[in-house]
Formats: sequence, C-alpha cells, structure tokens
Amino acid sequence: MAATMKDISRYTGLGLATISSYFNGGNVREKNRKKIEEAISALHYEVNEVARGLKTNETKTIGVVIPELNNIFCAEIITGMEDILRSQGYATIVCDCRTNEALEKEAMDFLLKKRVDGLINMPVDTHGQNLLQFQNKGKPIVLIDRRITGIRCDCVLVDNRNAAREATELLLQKGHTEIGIISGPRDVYTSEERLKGYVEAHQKARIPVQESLIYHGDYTIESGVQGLDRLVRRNPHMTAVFVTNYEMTLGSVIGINERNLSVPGDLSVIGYDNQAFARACSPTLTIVSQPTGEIAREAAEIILHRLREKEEQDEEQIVRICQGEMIPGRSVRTMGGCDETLSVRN
Amino acid sequence: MAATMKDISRYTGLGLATISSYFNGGNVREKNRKKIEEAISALHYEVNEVARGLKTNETKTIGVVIPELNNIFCAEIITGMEDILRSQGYATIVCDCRTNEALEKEAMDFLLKKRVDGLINMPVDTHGQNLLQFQNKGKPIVLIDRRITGIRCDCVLVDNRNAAREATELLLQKGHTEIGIISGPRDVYTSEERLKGYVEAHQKARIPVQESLIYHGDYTIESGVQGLDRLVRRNPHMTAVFVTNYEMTLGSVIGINERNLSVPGDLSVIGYDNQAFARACSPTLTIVSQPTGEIAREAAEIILHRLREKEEQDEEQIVRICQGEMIPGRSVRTMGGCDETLSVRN
DNA sequence: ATGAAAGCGCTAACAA
DNA sequence: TTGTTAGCGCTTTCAT
Repeated sequence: MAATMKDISRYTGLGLATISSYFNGGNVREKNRKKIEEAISALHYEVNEVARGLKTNETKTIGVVIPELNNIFCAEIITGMEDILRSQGYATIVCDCRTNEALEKEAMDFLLKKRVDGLINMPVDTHGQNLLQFQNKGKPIVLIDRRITGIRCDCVLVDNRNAAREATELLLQKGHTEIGIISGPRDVYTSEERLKGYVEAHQKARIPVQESLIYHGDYTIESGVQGLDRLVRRNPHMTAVFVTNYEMTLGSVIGINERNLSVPGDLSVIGYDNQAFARACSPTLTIVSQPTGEIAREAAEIILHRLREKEEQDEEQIVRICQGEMIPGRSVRTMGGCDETLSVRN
Repeated sequence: MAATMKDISRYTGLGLATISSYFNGGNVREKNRKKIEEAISALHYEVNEVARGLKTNETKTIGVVIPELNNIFCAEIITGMEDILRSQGYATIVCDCRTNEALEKEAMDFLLKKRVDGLINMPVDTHGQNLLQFQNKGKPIVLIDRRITGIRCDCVLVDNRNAAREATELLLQKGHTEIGIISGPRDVYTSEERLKGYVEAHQKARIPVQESLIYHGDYTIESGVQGLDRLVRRNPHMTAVFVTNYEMTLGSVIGINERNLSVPGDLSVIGYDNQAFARACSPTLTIVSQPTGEIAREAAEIILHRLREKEEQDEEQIVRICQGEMIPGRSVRTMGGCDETLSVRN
C-alpha cells in the first residue's frame, strides 16, 4: 500500500498537524521540514487527493460538457483548457453530449455526482436549467462560445456578428449581390449572431436579404452538403455562399465537388474554421478563423480565478469577447471586372 | 450542505449498515427499502463518491493519455470510449501530451496522483517505463493503436500492415511501379507496420523498394506538405503516393495544390483516415479508413472487464486486432491503359 | 511551531 | 436483516 501521512509521522516522530502544515504551506521549522522531505522520498509518499477532497469538499476536478468532441473547434478548445487546468492541478473530465439536450442533462448530472469543482460548458440547451444546480451549490460555471438565457454566469464568446458581417461585406465589396448563407440551427447563439452579421452587411449595403438565400443547417457535414444543394437549386443567380462552421464548410465543398461546380468561377465561397482544410482546398478557401487558443485560455483562467476567490461570490459576471479573423484564400471572385478568371485546375 | 447517509439514518430510524447495504445491493427488508427511498427523495440524497472512494480505494475514474486531442483519429476514439465508460459510472480524464514523451510522463504521474482506477493510453513513449507504475499498483492498462516493448498489457490494435499492403497492392495492380510513401516516425509502431505493409506488397510483386521513395514524416500536417514536396522532387518518375495518416494526407493535398499537380493525372494518391475529407477532395480520395468506433468499444470493454475482475490477475493478456478498410475514391489512375483520363476540374 | 483529537461520508466486520 | 463501531487519509480546531 501507498504510504500515508501517518507513516511520515511515525518516520519523523512529528505530529500529523505538522506534516499537514508542511503540505499546506504552513510554518514548519527548517529542521523538521528536512526530516519530512527525507521521509517523503524514503517512503515515496504522495498526498492522497481523495482523502483530502473528502475533508475539503474539493475534487480538483473540472467538468467539461461539449456538443461534439470530434469537432475540431471543440477539440482545440479542450486541448488548450486541459493543458492549463492540469498545470494547476485540476483534472478535466470531458463529456460529449452529441449535440443532444437530454444527453447534456445526463452529463451534467453525472458531473455533479462526480462532484467536480467547476463546470465549463458549450451549451446545447438554451435555457440553462441544468446549470442552475451547479450555481446553487456554489460551483463556478463558465460558458464558452454560446450565450444562453435563464442564467447569469461567466462566459467566453466570439464576436460572431462582426466576423460574419466582415465576411459578407467582403463578398458584397467584390460585387456579389446574391449571396447564400448556410447558417446553423435557429436557436443556437452563434448561429443567430452569424446570421445577424450577414443581414447587417446587407442592410449597410442596402441590398435586400432574400429568404431563399438562407439555409438553416445543423452544423453537421451532411447539412452542409444538403445546404449547398438546396441553395444552388433554389437560386440560379447566386454567385457566392457563406458557410458558417467547419463541418458545414466541409459539407459544402463535398457538395461543390459532387455538383461539379468551379470555385470561384461558378460560385465564390467563404467558409469557417480550420485553416489547414482551407489551405487544402483548391483553390484555397477564404475563411473566418476563430481564436480557439484564446477561448481556451480565457475560459480556463476565469474558472481558476473563481475557484481561487471562492468566497467573494457577488463579483461581477465576467464576459470575454474574442475576435475572429478573416484568412484570405482564392475562393472569392471579383464580379463585374475580370481580374480573376474562371478556370481552376484540380 | 448535501444530505449524508447519517441524515437518511436519522430520517428513517435505520442504522448506517442498512442504508449502505441498500446502496450496495444487499438485502434490505421491503418496508425499509421503501422508507429509505422516501428519505432519499425527501432529502435529495446522493451518494458521495469521494467518501466512498476513500474507503474502497476506487475513484471510478479512468485516465486517458493520447498524443493529440485535435487529431480526428484520437478524438473519435475518445468520444466512443467516454460514452461507454460514463454509462458504467466511470469518468474519463483526458490528457493530451502533444506527442511529447516528457509531457506524457507528466500526464501519467498526474493521473496516478489523481488515483484513476485504470489507464487507456495511445503511447508516444516506446518502452513503457511510465506504465509500470500503474501495473505495479495493480491498475489495469489498455494500450490503443500502438504496441510497445517493455510491458505486457492488454491492447487494441489495427492491422496496419495488412491495410498498408492492400493500399500498396491496389496501386501496383493499377500499374504503378514508382510509388512513394509518406510514412510516420521510425519508432512508432503504426508507422513501422504501415511501412512493412508497403514493403511486403512490393516484395510480393517483385518490385524493388527504392529508398528515395520513402519519406519519414512525423504525422503532422506540415510533414505531409514537406513529404510530398521531397518525394516529388527526388522522384521525377513517381506516379503515385501513399500517405499514412490523416494529418499528413491533408498536408499532401496542400502540397499537391501548391505544386499545381493534377490528381490522378500527375499523381495518384491514397490517403488515410477521415472519410469526410476524402469526399471533399476533388477528385475524391481513395483512403484507408480505420475503425475508430470499434477500437473505442474494445478498449472500453477490456478495461471495464479488468476493473470488474480485479482479483483474477494472472489472466491472459488480451490483444484485439481490428481491421482497416479501403474506401475507394477517384484519386488512383490506371497506368498503361487509358480508362481514366487526366483532366480534372476544380 | 507542534501535538492530540475530532470528523469529513462512507464501507465492512462484527454482534445482535 | 439490522445496528454498532472502527477506520479509510486527510484537515483543522484547540491546546501546549
């Protein structure tokens, strides 16, 4: 069996309180400090965090609930957060809820049972009922990427509206007037914001928004394929399309290939996320890229902050807004003028 | 504060042993069972797993150490495993070690400190020194995707050699004789096996293997880009290339675009993993696809099995071999004959 | 600065 | 079947 503090106590002849004090940054006489350290290495002692957790009511564990782990956007964020949290002694328990509200609730209940110290959530559910249980127990919550109603808590967001507006404006500036959008689900925050950005750009340019140019997908590859198909068929004069997440962008490219369309000759495209994929497309895709590293860092820091300042509850809600970025490719054609030609090989 | 068993005891007038017995499947008189259940819902009682863990020396937690979480292959496997483990009450703590041996060791130490009940590992390190600590403590280990020396434990593998041989044979059958391979690092199991498959196919076909056609990358996108570049420059007569993981496949496609090569006209390509990406390529990529779901299921089941049969230690080592699968695309040209033409648009 | 002792919430051995 | 009790390994008063 592993050594316990009792063993250290026996080995050094010191009391438990001294040993504990040593591990918790208390004052221990230099001589005893030495003795303890000797005992530790002699006995290969390691603090039992489970026992400590029972006493302190902390598990040094953070729960993370996300819609899909095999979604590059989520994966990148988790990678970043996990790194920081671990460096501070916190384990990350991930729960993938498959973009399903019921499973999301199950995951939250599970994490609550596991007594995580805090929760980081990219919510599927939009009214935040499940989150309340955490809040009631005084456990900090940080929402990432999506804001929801029904709960007031810290969150890290991206300025989706701005990013989408910029993307749409680029298209408008290049002379496109019939721009399709493959949007996300109606009730998802990011999706709504991106659509608003699209609309705003049109309003600023005084170009009417046509319903037929808006397709609501569900952020999956298949809905990207289908969205492209629908938009193309419904809108014979559409010259550009803006796709609002990576999976649907991938789907759109599949659709474009299957329909044998030429980019940007037949259709200009602006995608979302995943720079490597954009570079692998031919021609390279112009995309909106999101700052996953920054999101991860902010979220981890906020929750660590809350965990440290456990007492000062009634502090202000923290809201961080990160900015997306346009990564230029060659998938947008300039209309009217002829400075970009149509033929593109492979 | 949350209710404890003591509260239930007080509420029902029953002793702690009875309550505990109730929660651990013991025999409890129907009448008392009812009472306990009433108390549970009245007090919103939930077992405190931390306390239980202290007593039973179990945390109901599994550690997972992988090289890169934002690697679709890893992400898919984790998604699958997490799902199954959670359904059995086990939390999954993921640690991404960034394909770095030192970080991998740190992650293992961390998980040991967190007292996980078992470990699932896709190893970066090849001699298994770090794993020994788990084994010595009687904690089950399941290796996935990669076999390593220096430790005898359960593992779930893919028949990489076979998959690579089939892919290479396809190219040979189509008349290619100068086939490049973008292989992985020299000391990684999967990489070695895939290379062996490539060599075997050549030997069977009595076609000599040329050193200049072998490039060793490191499973990253950049090494795919570079690998393609090197191979093309070194081998003017190379007509096909086999790329042995997803990231490098993505990199190769980037390289192909940047060099303005036509597929399969100038170069036939067989990639690896990620069917969606293969479909998004133009022409669609022929790839070797790996059974991530199956790997996940097997790994989770093995570790759960070991956790259940804690006592019967000296059982046989379990080794599961899953099969990859070729997914045909249009990226392989038939040489000599002219049944596939060169020009491919967009 | 250190020691003694109580107790976190649970399980399990023993008695009844 | 049920109750009593002693820990699991730690933290934390309270004395000293």
